[in-house]
Amino acid sequence: MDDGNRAMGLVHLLRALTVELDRFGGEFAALHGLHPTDLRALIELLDADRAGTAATPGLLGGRLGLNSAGTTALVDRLERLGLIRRGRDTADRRRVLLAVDERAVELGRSFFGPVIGELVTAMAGFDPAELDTARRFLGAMGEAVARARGADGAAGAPGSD
Amino acid sequence: MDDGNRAMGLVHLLRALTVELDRFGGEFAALHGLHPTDLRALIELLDADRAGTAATPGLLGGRLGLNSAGTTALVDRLERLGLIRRGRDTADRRRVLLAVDERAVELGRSFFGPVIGELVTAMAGFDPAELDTARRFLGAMGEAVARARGADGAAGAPGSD
DNA sequence: CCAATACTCTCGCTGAGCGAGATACTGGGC
DNA sequence: GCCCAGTATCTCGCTCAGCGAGAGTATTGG
Repeated sequence: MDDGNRAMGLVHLLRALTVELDRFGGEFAALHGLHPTDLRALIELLDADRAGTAATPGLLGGRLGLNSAGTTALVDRLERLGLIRRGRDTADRRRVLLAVDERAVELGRSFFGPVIGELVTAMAGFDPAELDTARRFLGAMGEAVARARGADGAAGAPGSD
Repeated sequence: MDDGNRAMGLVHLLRALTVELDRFGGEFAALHGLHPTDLRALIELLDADRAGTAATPGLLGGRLGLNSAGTTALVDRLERLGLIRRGRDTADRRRVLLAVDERAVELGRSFFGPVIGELVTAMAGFDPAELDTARRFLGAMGEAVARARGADGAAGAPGSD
């Protein structure tokens, strides 16, 4: 159980980090008059934009787990805020393409900028081998959570509480 | 900028992990008919319980960023679900003490159990020195985010996008 | 040209959370 | 003992995010 304690400390650190990041997002959202969902949507849209994928309401709604009505309302909000712009797809005119406005990019930068800056600064205190270990570790944790997402409801935790 | 790229990969891993954990929480909450806020409240209450602190509605609301009306509604929900129980403080009878029910503890265990199990299993693939590095890394990241939370709105991100 | 299909939007509703004010209790001053 | 300020919780009326159902509009196949 020595290993167990060692592990639990890490688990709690992980949770604390997640909570901290969530709060950061929430505060930022509130500061700019938007909701957590709006921020998540913005992140998805910026990701899609960077990846060169044409974002549509349907795609966005699917990513966020919203139904069509909620998605429309979300897109309305973002458009009203001047963060995105609706435009018909010329190839398939049933579709609406969501184009992120420059303002959204700036907002994203002002959101991620400070955290990323701090994170990168903090990372400077680790040598390449350590960063590589951290990378493997984070990857492994991500996979572990993804695995747990599949098998839910069933208990089976050997690591106690 | 080689260091920058190295760092950005880690930042994205971190974000992916956070998103994954958020989704896990959301799915678990939906599965049990409660809202993300309810789950956060439960976590706070279980933490307080473990720390031996007497939780009150006011304290809980403060931790979650809710006002008194929302807090009352939240406590009502949790009480209706049989997760917590209200009880007057005998010393100061203005106060209401929130006692977590056994059912809540079980729910918490069934929430954290699977993830923790997977995480601990995944951690077994790392030797003690590596876990120590991971611990230092997570700690540093947590501090970095906390630092960024303070200085908000001001841009100043040297680490590009 | 018509039917089937895909994508988005509109309508009516439920419910979380907010602001303001009511209510209950404590401790200090008279 | 009684009134008053301060603190903790709850009630009321409201706003708005998101859901379910269904309508509107464009593409594809026959």
